[in-house]
Amino acid sequence: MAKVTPKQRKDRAAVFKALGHPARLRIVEELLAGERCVCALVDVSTGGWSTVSRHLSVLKSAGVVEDEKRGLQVYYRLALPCVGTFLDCLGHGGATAGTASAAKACACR
Amino acid sequence: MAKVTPKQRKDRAAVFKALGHPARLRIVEELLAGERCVCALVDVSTGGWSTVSRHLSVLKSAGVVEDEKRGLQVYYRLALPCVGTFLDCLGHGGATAGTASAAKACACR
DNA sequence: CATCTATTTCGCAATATCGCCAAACAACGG
DNA sequence: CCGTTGTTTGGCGATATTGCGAAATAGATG
Repeated sequence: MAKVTPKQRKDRAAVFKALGHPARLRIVEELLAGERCVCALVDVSTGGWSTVSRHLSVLKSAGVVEDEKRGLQVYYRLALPCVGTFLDCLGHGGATAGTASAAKACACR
Repeated sequence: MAKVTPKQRKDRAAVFKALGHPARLRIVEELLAGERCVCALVDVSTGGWSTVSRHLSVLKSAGVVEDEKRGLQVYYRLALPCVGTFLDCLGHGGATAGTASAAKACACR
């Protein structure tokens, strides 16, 4: 399974890039607890509607989240459960950025 | 463990951002197989020395890799083993980007 | 059909990132 | 001490992202 095509790599990079933004990470954290309608996400986010909507569309086109229109509102949910696992792993130690030495010791190899 | 501070979030985002680039992802893939000296990484990468070096420094300050100077050359190694796991998870299906529907079914929850 | 609500899309200006070249460093051999 | 090899850093133009307010759209409602 070592073979990775440039296309695959670009797709994967898109996933990481999508997650590589505090605001989007915040959204994903919220989604970790279950689906949410856009309005709820706007509440926990710092930016305005248009900003949140754009972030969501980035996450969606990277395949990180899925949306479903229900009644008057749109609900978003996580499409990649493993993101939660990975975040958990990064959580252990809270280090990284400069200190590194962090999650190295975490259980989730 | 639901509490995440903005600082933590920024650190985590840095990790994702660092991985959110095809060239850097390529480097990490290579590192997955074991440590490598910069010269080896330049070989598998498309850009020139300075470019690769810059990518490495981004990865390092995000805490994704560690470096060690040994003799004349610098060796880099993965500091976050879970990255491998996560990449594996993304691999299943190779979808994402547009199609999404991918890794949803993968084992690594 | 007119309207209202929830959400997305459209320009825009500010900012950050990318990859390159040349120059700076660091450590070793002579 | 000088040159050489391996690697990082600084500056630069080109390109991509970010967040915003205004306008556009999609459904539900009256």
